[in-house]
Amino acid sequence: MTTTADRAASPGSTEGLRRRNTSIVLRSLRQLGPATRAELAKRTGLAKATVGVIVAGLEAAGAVTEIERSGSVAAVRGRPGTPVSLSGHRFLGIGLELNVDYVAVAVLDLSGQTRLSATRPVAAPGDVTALLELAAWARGQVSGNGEILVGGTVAVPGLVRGDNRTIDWAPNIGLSGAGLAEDVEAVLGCPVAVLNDANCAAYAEAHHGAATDTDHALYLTGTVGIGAGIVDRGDLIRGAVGFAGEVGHMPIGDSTALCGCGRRGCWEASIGLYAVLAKVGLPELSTPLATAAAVAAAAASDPRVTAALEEVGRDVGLGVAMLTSVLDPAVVVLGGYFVPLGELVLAPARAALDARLASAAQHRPELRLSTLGIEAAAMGAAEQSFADVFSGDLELV
Amino acid sequence: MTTTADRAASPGSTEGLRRRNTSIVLRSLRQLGPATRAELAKRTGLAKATVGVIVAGLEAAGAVTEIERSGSVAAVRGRPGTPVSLSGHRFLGIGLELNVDYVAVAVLDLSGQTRLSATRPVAAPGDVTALLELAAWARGQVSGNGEILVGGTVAVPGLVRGDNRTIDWAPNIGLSGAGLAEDVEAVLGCPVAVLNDANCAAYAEAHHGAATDTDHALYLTGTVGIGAGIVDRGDLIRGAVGFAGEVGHMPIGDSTALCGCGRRGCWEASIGLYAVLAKVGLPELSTPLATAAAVAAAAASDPRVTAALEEVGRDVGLGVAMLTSVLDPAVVVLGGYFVPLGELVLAPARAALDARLASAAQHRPELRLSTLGIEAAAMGAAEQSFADVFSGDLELV
DNA sequence: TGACTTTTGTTTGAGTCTCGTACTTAATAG
DNA sequence: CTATTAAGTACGAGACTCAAACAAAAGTCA
Repeated sequence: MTTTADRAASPGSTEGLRRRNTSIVLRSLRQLGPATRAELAKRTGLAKATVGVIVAGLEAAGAVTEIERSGSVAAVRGRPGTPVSLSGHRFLGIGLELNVDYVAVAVLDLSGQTRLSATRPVAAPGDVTALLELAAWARGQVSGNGEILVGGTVAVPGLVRGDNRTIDWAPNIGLSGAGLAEDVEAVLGCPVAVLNDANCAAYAEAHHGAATDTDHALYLTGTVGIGAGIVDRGDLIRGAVGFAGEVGHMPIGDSTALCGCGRRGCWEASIGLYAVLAKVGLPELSTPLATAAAVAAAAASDPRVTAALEEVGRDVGLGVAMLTSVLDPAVVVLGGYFVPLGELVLAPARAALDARLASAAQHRPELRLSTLGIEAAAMGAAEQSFADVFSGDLELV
Repeated sequence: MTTTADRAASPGSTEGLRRRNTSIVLRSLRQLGPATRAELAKRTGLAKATVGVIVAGLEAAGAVTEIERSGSVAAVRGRPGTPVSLSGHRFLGIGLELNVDYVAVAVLDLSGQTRLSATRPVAAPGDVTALLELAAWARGQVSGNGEILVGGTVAVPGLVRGDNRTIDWAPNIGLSGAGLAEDVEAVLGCPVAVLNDANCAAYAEAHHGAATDTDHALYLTGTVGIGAGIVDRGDLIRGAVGFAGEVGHMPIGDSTALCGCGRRGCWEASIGLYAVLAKVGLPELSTPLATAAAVAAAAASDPRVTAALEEVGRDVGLGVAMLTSVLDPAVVVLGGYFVPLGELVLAPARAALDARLASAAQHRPELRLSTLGIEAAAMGAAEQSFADVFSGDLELV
């Protein structure tokens, strides 16, 4: 418990108090939508006058703008308020993903709108040059007149330390250390963090995707490997070093299945893409999503494929049951190659989950498919770039 | 993400700012020990004058007192400061545990000292009357002149909702609802929370026991059932409903072992007390700890017992490996009946954990035994009672 | 012994911030 | 056209932090 006092970090001065109150207003606008100053005062518990001052400051900074009253005539008596809304015209957060077979970028504005989103296949795994080019291109696209990049985040498939910078282990892209963050910083000209891709995707689903209705979500990404991102109380759970969510090598499923890591019985040896392909006897295509789509298509005509996917779904459900016991999420989102497979995997997974949790009074999470697709990680990374803004640690201009 | 804005809870006024800064000073005193005002200013980053005001307020409330300079003559130049220390004479937190075969109480003062600690065996499982008597007795013992109970917490073996009040499922003690909290409140005359016992014990180990040197700990309690408490960034992870850490029924270990819940393959069917007794062929004694001590004694002469415990240890290690993959704790503490078994289980568990985590770059947690014994849960409950004080949500007088 | 240095803790005045109240503004109801 | 209602602003009071000045209590050194 050595660091708690430090981390609780000095609000300190009265200026810190204003920053904090400002962030409360910002969060309210982001999560509950536009509102008049009076409504904001009720929502946040701040005094009407205080909200007025804060909104004025935000408006001067270009973070919010007044908007017209929503079309319908105000049937209420009294002076109608003028709603303010987060402005998307000035502050941007950029998210990048460096993956094995593609690089991706997403740019979000302060209001949460996607300003730009692109994916490019790459030839060599972990093509940093392609990522930097994409970053430079995206920066050029969005920074026309007066736009400000508040931060950037790079999602990578690998173990990233809690400093949000140091890559410890990322064999798929062959990178380590803090070099990537520095390189991207040089291109973007704003602070850049590096995060695990499953964590980013989880964050994206919690803010923009299939789990926006809860504070406690678990995201499961599936390609060749299996990774998880844990959102608890709206925040990512990172663990002591930053490696939480590395669920691919948990001993679940077929205990004899040989994993790429050399051991047997790893979860991803039962539910990873290669395990599925081996079971159904189909070849790998150019991308995991294309491959999974082909498998799904084959299932329509071949009951053996359906049966194999049922087996996979059962092992998915088993693992989700385990994770549910530990973490008690309200929603579990399946992403990656699971999305094209859809109910083919989801239905048996639900059944297995239900069976495993049946007798205990254990709370049952909802199992859903990712709605964000391949750009989930980049979008979550972009959203993460605003984390300091909405927490009050970073002031807008 | 609906509740984030609400939970980030209004610091609001300048008075809230002072409360927050006061709590920073309190935490610094609690975690880093007594200090002069000047040292506190350096530790907290607050101005010297501010610390002076805050300390004066705390002193007036009876929360801190000036103490003599530590014996050694100050070899430094300049005016020596007078250190202040948390005062144990006024504010108390009380922790209770209602378990199957015993009830326990622990009273902590603000400085973290144990003022009272007692355990009483009970005849009937979940003897609320015995708990209330113990609570009344403890209250009488400690509340002599001017002592103030800031809060009470009851640890129970069962599923407790995130409201820290409602028991959802606690078959061992046959209770449900919020009645227990109300009953204890009536006896103690202060706000009372109810929490899961493993969570309380985990909190205790993180603050006073085997894991005080880290912010990320996992506690495993073993009696007949197996439960876990998760401490991340110094706080308990509760999950969406409050049921996180219910690891007893994860499918780990012998997949054929029949569990008390009716299913097969549950972890506690492999490493729970009854599983051990079945393996070693020894009878259950009056309490889990006595039983485990007898097993440990038998292991000294009977190699078959040792072998059986090695098997248990291996399954413990396997489960810890799984939890480590998910949560990445820095320290894993084994409590309950594992303590008497000591290295007999710990050594093979370490070996299995190492083997399971070997190839990945995964961070390896330290495996330790609980140092707090049977009163861990009660002590953690007492410590929890101070949570609002140290978070700044509750002001001392 | 006595002036000097060094560090602690308090005092003081300035600067911010939130808040409640009063006031202005802009709409509807009759 | 007047009364009513609610939104937004202006203003002064109150609370708090902070830097700088100051007083107090030690050691250091001539």
